[in-house]
Amino acid sequence: MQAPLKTTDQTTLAHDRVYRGLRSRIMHGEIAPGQALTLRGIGAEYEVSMTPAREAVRRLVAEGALTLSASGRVSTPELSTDRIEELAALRALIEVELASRALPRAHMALIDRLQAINSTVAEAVAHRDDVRYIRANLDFHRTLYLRAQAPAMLAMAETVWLQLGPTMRTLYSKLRRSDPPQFHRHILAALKAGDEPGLRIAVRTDVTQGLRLLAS
Amino acid sequence: MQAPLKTTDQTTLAHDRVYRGLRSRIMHGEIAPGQALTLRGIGAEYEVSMTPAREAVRRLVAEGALTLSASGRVSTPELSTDRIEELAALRALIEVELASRALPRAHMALIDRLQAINSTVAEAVAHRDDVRYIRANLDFHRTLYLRAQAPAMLAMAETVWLQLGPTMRTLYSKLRRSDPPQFHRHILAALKAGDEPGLRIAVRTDVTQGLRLLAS
DNA sequence: ATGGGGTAAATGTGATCACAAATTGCGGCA
DNA sequence: TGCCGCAATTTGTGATCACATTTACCCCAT
Repeated sequence: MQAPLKTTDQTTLAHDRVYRGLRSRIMHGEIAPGQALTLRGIGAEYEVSMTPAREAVRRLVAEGALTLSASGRVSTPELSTDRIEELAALRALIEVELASRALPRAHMALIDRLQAINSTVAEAVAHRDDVRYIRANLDFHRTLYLRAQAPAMLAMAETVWLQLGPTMRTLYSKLRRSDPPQFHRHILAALKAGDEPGLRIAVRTDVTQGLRLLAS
Repeated sequence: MQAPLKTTDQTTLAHDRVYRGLRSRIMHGEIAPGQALTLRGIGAEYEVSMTPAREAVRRLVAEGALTLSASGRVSTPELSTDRIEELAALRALIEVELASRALPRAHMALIDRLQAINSTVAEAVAHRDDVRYIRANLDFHRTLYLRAQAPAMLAMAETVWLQLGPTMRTLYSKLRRSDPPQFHRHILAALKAGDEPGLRIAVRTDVTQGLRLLAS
């Protein structure tokens, strides 16, 4: 457990492991909104000292995945309704653009892959597995957007996903989804048809569907 | 110079001071693209140890204001043409939306303030003061967008500004601007007229004007 | 003069520690 | 029984250190 014997392994920098671990858990809704975290707790969990834990947290705070209280306490954000709507609007803005850019580059192989992911989504819905649903759903979107060749835009979209992560889980499990990936099928149909206006509408609808839950 | 005597002043946390200082310098183009920084150097400059310097850098890296080499070296990013175009497209997307949301809330007092800022912009152009120009220009946009009441969107826009900061300075000083704030006047005119389509076009044009420099 | 190799300096990473502030929990008082 | 205040614990912050790696520099051989 002594300090300076850990070889500086290029591929598995401690703070990066912690960052990726926490990021994945937050983005996929494995941590509830308002959940408090501590640097020492994170360090213990990942078997590192406070230093890498602090750097990972700092990075996630910068991305809006975590919030700091006035006294520096760390927790997942509890989003207001206004904030949720704003983030959904951002998703719509950015993801419609990404989908539009991906459209001319979307060949059959991509559509096949999207359909495969989509069956995973349906499976997760059937099994009432929220985390798996969120993971597969985001995987669907990311796979499409990667074709847009727009890394900065994709990074922004993922940052929004990250901010919504804890809340999404709560929202989804509040209203039991009976909805199979209906909107995803609209997206796939528009992709196959090369229908850009239809694709924009389909993506916008899919991305803002969660807002309908807020009306209740 | 000893360590644990610095009182933990709530308002001026060391890592936050360093962060804000670096952020401002980067966003306004005071640091050239590709400029290398060191943790010890930053620490010395702000009279703090490596720890707060590291946290500030980590945060800025997360926002895309700084990039890390494979060996962990820190420098301002050197953006490719593709990346510049992508970030300009993001500016257009987000800022058009922000302007559109600000429009119904834009009263005369705001327009007066924007006009005052605009004269600062003109002054900076006349004095060939690039940094002051960038600062006043972004101030113009931020003042307008604050009326949109959309903090998450504004944060995203500012993150894009941050990523473009060092490059903007280089771009602007490469081609001497003779252009007074012409596009800004279009924005103001649309605001006064309550002309939303015109405002969208004016903002989009203003934001992507820098792309014209890339054609050379 | 130029290119290469080897040593010295510089640099990022992670652990540990001291400290101050905040939070928690317990006990006493009303 | 409920509430307030004080003490113990928890927690974040910043400094310092050891170490591995990368980078820079200089000298020598060709």
